[in-house]
Amino acid sequence: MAVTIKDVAKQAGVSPATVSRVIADNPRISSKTKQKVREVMEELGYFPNFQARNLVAKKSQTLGIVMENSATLAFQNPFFPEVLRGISTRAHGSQYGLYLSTGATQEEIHREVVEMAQGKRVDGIILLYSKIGDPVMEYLGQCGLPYSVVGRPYKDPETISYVDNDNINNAKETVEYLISLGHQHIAFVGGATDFVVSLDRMEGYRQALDQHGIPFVEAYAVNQELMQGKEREAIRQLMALDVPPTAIVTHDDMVAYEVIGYLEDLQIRVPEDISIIGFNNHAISKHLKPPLSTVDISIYELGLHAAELVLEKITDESVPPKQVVVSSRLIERGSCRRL
Amino acid sequence: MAVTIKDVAKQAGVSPATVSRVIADNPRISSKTKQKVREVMEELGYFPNFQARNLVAKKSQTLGIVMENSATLAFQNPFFPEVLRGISTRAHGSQYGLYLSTGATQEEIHREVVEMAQGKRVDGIILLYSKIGDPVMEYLGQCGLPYSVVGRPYKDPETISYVDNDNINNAKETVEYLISLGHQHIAFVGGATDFVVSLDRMEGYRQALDQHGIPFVEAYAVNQELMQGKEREAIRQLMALDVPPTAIVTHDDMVAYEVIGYLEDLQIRVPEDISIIGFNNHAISKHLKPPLSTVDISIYELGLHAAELVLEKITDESVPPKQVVVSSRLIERGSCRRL
DNA sequence: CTGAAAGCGCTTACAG
DNA sequence: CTGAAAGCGCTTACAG
Repeated sequence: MAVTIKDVAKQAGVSPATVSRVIADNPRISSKTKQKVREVMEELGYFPNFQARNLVAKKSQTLGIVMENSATLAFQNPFFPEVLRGISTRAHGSQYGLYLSTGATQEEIHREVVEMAQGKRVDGIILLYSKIGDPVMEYLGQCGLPYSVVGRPYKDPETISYVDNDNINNAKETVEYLISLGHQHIAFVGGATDFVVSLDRMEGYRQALDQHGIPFVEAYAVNQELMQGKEREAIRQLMALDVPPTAIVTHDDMVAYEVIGYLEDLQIRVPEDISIIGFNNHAISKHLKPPLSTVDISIYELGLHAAELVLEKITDESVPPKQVVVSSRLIERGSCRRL
Repeated sequence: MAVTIKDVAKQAGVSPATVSRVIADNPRISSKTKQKVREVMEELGYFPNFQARNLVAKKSQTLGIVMENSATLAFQNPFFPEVLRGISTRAHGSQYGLYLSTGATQEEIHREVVEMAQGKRVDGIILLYSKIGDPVMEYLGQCGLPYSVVGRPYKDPETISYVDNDNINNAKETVEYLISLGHQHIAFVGGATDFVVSLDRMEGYRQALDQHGIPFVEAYAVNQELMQGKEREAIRQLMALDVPPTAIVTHDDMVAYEVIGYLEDLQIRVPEDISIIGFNNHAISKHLKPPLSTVDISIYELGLHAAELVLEKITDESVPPKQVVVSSRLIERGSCRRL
């Protein structure tokens, strides 16, 4: 049996209430008593029971982290550990623990979130993705638990605390960079279209083309749904067009690596024959051959702010929702060339 | 205020005890009562409070995950998300939640682990690394909380439940593979020497050399301490030796990428001029140019078994410690050539 | 088959 | 400055 507050009280010759106050460092307890009690706590190896403490305090000192768990998606990508590192740092600074969702399907995740919230397992939730028509986001909006989102919510973003990059502008600048290198035939390989970030980057791609009078070519805009898992074939088709692109923007470095591999197999060289640019600046990208040009989106900062936002809400329910935009920057390396 | 068991009891015209029994699906409650109570629970939107339930049950249905948090190390590496995916899957299957350590230093982590354990925040702990002289491992050994380790413990491994690859043999086979390709001058770039996995792989390297009558060359064996963060310089020196190696085994694919980059800068080509082989088979390795030969260590399985092992201990304290060896296999790709 | 009571380990008004 | 008491939301022998 673990030692409880009662054991300490008895041993120190005080009441349990007093021990509790010593733990809380209540100023109304004499320093003499405090010292005595602390000695006994040390002696007996006392540690407060979180379950009990949290039950009466009606809080858990824990943040729930909810991620898309479709295995490949969330876990293969270095985004997850890096954003977690940011969250972890901020949470740890405020003595908050981290509780992870483990569900594999949307239904499971949804149920877990409801349990976390209703079961008072967590004081707030960080949603690590933003997709269209997401029941989890829907639920969070209603249930009243503090939460924040990494990524702009599709619905009513102004009512929600979230952190994001300016994805539209990022994509736009990326395309403009390629245009400035003399490219006119620029393809875009995007992600799943129910993710807001995918929409935004596609939007930026179109805006850049528009503003530079370059016609939008349907066949140049590829996304995950269109590829249906046949990425290799998609790239082959793209390059077999009458006017194949001279540059490709991909929505993630991982995808860029893949695409480069497929191009290689087609005897198309990067950057000699085609320019490639990625997103997210993974740790390995600079070591690639050629080093991959990419957009650094400050993933760590995204995590930091996401945690900051929930924590703010937890501390004061009444603070208005806040939106944080984290800066990004284009990193020129060796995968793009001037035409 | 959230709805409690009392609200349900009142509304259903039964006692709180009965409601509790309905939640537990106690067979001694009539199905009529059960149905009535369940209807009311539904109607009022009742959810059990975990804090309360766990307080009396003296369990938390939660597994603590402890990782090295030295930022770069744990988080940059795809190992972490993948092992977490394995753990997550198994834990979720048994309705266990995951609680993450967030400490940045060894002291912080140690304190967190003590709090998790003593504060009854978790029912068991999974230690994601094994290093020499680790106070965390020391503590876990004493405190009596069920735990498992990913990686062979340095001290008293037979008394501890852990999962690991046969790292000695893996490294040995890797070197033998290179020998079979005609290499005699084989270097080894290892990790931090306080990690058991590093020791094991180095040991396997030496064994292979020994058994094939190849002398061990001090300068060929590089590790993280020797490099002191000057990886580039270390590689330069390695290749500037009177007899430079014709092949390098690196202890991780990430390191392999880096090394390849440095070699590239020295105008040394892979695999034409030198063969490289990695460890851990990251998702990107197959897309590299050249595709990286590596050892797949089944990271997901490591996670799965680690979770299985703690869960077993939690269910039955008396089961003897168990050791699981997860298989690995050498994946030949394009980064090694026959001499 | 169901309820009253005690208790899990803590906190916090309320008194003094 | 400190204690007795009530209570957080649940579970579980003990009765009946």
